[in-house]
Amino acid sequence: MDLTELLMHFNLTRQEATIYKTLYSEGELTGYEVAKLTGISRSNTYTSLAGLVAKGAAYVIEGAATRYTPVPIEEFCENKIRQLHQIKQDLVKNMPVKKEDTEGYITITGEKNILDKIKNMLLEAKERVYLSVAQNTLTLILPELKDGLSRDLKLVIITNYSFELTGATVFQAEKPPHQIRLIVDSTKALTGDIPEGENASCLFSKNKNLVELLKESLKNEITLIDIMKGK
Amino acid sequence: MDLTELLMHFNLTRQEATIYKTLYSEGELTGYEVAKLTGISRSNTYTSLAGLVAKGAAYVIEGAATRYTPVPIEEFCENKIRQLHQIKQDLVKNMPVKKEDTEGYITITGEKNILDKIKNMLLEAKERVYLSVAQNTLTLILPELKDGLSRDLKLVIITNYSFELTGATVFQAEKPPHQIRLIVDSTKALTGDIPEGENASCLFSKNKNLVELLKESLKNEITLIDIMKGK
DNA sequence: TTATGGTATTCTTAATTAGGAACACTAGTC
DNA sequence: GACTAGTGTTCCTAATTAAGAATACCATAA
Repeated sequence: MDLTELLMHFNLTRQEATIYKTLYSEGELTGYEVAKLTGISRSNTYTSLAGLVAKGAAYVIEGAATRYTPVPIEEFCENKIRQLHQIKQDLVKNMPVKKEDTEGYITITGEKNILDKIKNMLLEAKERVYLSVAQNTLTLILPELKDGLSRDLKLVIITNYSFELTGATVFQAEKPPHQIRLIVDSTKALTGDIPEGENASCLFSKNKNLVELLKESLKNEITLIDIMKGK
Repeated sequence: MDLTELLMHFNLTRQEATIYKTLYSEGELTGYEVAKLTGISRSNTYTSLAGLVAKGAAYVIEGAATRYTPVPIEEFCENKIRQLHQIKQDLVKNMPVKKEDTEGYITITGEKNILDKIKNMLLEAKERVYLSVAQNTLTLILPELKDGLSRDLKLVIITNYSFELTGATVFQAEKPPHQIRLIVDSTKALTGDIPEGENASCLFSKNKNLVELLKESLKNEITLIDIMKGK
């Protein structure tokens, strides 16, 4: 993803993002100079510069000719993130009470959504985590796993490569490349496949039967690993 | 600002936000039920539900009829904020080197943009902060001031009401209600007016002359306060 | 037949972008 | 001083894209 697309995630239009980049690398500029450098029509350039100022991405330097200077990228991003934190608090406080979950079976699609769910399950874990997953996926959730260990979670991992994580119990076994199975606090289960891209699909549930099924499956897998090691 | 507007800050369209709220208070629903409850056309309801799923705000429960359930608001917001943090890191790493600032005089307009700048100046302060400001504005930046004190910043404040902040030196004097003057590390200065709304306008600069001018002004003000107290 | 469930299509409105014209000011040239 | 070109800004029109409204069609179950 290129810089323009990344900037657009911070609520800038494509032209605003383009102009922001130009201000960044060229320094203070008049609207006329910006239009020449970017090829954007002068009319739209002035509109977008006003938008950048209103959105906190640029400042005005008043003079014979008005010049614009970019807000440092760290500041601009942090300002937006700080605002979202504040909005999040307002939302959490004011949203209606969530209707209680049933013990249904929830389909989660898309690698990003699945990883988000896994990370949240790990961050909310209180006592125990059983995880069977391929190494490539394991690296993506390492920070959350470490966070869990620092909270004295019991953490059991089965993965396909030799892997060390102080405080965790790690077993090595052949894994299909994209498969994942996760149990948290014996109450939540997630199982499925995370190939790269939008084909990823997992099942998540708090259903007792599914949780028990997955626990048995993981325990048996661990037992088989021990037997094959001649213990 | 109502919940729908707040949710829209997390990249949901107005209809997606409305549907998310309905899922939240009513629980798992089919697209047909959502359309009836919200009054949104069925066609757009299905489009928006797909959008919610793609954006990580809802999950699918597969069955004879497809049902949708909302992602908890904490999770949804945190996922989005986490993503923006990641994007911020990519941006900071890949943006071109910022063209060096000149010592110009930068106009910052809008209460929100000014408070953002003040907060960032406080967060980046290394040694000393001199601040002359009315009480109402002071409360808005209190967390950043406390953060500064926890980093052993020297903090001197002039404000219009009796105000206590352990570790800071506080002077009391009459202040125009919206005026602010701030000096950070003897290198950055900000001065101006923050009435509520878009009329707010401040001047920020790293220009040595302006910094010195403001320092002298604040020192004189402190001296006058001491004299009036009969010290 | 009616209600529920889902998809495709068309139309309208709002937002974004493209482009031209008009006006003002400055500097250089004759 | 008059003229021209470049710089700087605003107003206006038009095209394209995104969001939302409405309708039609199909399938299933009661």
